[in-house]
Amino acid sequence: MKLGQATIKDIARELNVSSSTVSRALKDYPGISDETKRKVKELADKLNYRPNAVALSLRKSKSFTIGVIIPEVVHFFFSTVISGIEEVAFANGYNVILCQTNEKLSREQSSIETMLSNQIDGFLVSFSRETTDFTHFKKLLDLGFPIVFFDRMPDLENTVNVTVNDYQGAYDAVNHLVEQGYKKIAHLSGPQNLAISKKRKEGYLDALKNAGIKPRPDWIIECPFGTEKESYDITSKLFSNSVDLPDAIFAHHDIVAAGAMMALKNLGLRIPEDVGIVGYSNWQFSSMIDPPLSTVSQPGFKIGEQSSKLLLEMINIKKDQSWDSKNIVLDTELLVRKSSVRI
Amino acid sequence: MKLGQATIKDIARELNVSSSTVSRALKDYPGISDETKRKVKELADKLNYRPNAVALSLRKSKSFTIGVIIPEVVHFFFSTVISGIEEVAFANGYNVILCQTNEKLSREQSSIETMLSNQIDGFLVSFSRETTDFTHFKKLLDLGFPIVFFDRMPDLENTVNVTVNDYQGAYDAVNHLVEQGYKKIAHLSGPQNLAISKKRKEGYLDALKNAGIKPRPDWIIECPFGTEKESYDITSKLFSNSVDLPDAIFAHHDIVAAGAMMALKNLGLRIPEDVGIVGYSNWQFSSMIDPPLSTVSQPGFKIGEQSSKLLLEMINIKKDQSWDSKNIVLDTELLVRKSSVRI
DNA sequence: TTTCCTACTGCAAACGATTGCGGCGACGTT
DNA sequence: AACGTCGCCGCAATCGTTTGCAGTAGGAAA
Repeated sequence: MKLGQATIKDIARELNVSSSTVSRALKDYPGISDETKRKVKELADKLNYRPNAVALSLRKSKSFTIGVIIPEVVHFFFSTVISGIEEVAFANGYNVILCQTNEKLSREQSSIETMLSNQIDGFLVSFSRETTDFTHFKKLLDLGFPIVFFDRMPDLENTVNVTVNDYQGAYDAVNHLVEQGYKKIAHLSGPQNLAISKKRKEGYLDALKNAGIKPRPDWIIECPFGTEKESYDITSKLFSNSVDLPDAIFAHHDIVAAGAMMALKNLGLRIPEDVGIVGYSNWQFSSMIDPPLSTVSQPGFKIGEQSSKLLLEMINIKKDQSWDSKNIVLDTELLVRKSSVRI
Repeated sequence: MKLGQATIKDIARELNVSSSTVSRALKDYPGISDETKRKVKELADKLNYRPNAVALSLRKSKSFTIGVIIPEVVHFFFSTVISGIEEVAFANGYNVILCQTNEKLSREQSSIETMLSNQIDGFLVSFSRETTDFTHFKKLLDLGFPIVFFDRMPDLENTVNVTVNDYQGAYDAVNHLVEQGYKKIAHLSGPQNLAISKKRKEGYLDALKNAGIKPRPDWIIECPFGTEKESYDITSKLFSNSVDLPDAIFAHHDIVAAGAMMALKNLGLRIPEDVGIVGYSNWQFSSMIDPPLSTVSQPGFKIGEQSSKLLLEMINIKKDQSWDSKNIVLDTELLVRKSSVRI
């Protein structure tokens, strides 16, 4: 009524036929005369008829909508992922409904609830930092509800995940530092309940090991919040010890790296001469800071594309058989900039 | 069926009452015995009953969903806007469905179509760069469909818009440079077919005028692409003249400012001692570069909040009366950092 | 003329929830 | 004993669309 949108009934009334006929005529069903089809289509066109997707959803219990759950839209990485998701979804006639959790578990749960009551066809999720218990996902998965996890992998069996090779990215980054002659490499790590943080740490450790460098536990510092400020403080403290200082930092993401850089500059240390530094994720700003920050680039757009492709496949086979669990791992790329090149 | 979600009918059958009774019991309608209410609620709880939002949408022709149309998610500014929108919408029980146009008009139109057929309650739009003809919006507005335009204002009458005061932001920035003792202020402007670019240039000119400084046309240079590289080249050229050099730059956005800074450093000029610089938009990196860049911050999050607040109001009065056209202009904020402070 | 196709079209139920209206039993009142 | 009232609940329509089944008319075959 609000829009006075024409319905099938309107067309039927006007043409003195039944709604069934109109419905069938519009979809070129056999058993409708060409004459009727023509008239129906003409009128539909004239009235600017547009099928009511809500009624369709109700009828078919399928909404052609997928729900995306991410920690924060404003993270450059996630916005590129969204972009990829949106692209594929749109091309396949699906809508994207979006919820950000702000890294809160409670928000994650309530988002899932409301999306479910909207008869979402499937979920694409990168769960919050607070999420350590996955039963809310497990329940859905057991019912055969399609979910693809991206970027962050849950501690569950038989899930479909799209991630990047965090281990390799970290390994490459640290290895690069080693090749540049840095030997005392510290690691500003992420929260250890996130698999990605763990992987990056492993890559770091293995690269050191491979270079015959023994890791120092006091040079592996967790930055749970991942803010610039936090990293600034931690780095300042780390380098306030005047005896034995690291000569390089591998940060688990670029903001942390940026905070560290500020701290180093503030202490009068030169980058990359005194301290080399590599970040992670290739944020937009990373090439513009001084010196430009070396970083590991994650293919956000591709992650989005891949995830939604997989999800759409899962949605469309759900006759009765289930799908195989899958782990798609996309490659990272090391972008070497000035912050880590001293040779 | 997919989820085996319990419906009102299931509860009714189990309890040997009618669906009407269940519905009313769940909503604490009068005229239902406490006993029945108790039993219904208990069972609903046990079955994990969740109302089917799609059925509700159909019944009430209201979907509690708003559609957001933006050029690109990956622009930091837009992602902050989305964040603000999301926040308000979620708090009011609304969902956000998202479409990006990639600055294409055709995409904008088709997005609107599909969203409409999903019985969207209203639109929040920042239209594409290609959009010069607004009839597709006009049609909806004439039908009384709620639309709020943000950031970009359409050439239509009686619309509700939320924008920022670009003129004032530029004026403040340049005025700040003047107060810091800079007298020879150049402007790296944006493409002059965009309203925002023009406004910023006007603010620049008026601030100069007000300070009694005569603008020099050769110090107002357009950066049509707005890339860092472009700005680097332009700035290098501008400062290669050894006779009469500007002592400050007002850039139409931060990426351009960053490029200029790189060029200045490369020429051995000190910031802010030799050249002061102010950018626009407060990109994420602006506080992290060296020296931290003074900039004009646009309240993206607030824009999002305001826009969706307005939209929700419009959605909820639509009994029959229309709403007033409105132009909310949000203030920018000058963030003074080191790049422009020499006193 | 009767029978049987065939080509069209309509009826009605269904998806899940809401809601105006009416039914029905129990009780109080006169 | 008759009537009114009140508390509790169910019927059925509705939102827009789809779809299995049944119905009708016309022509062709017997």
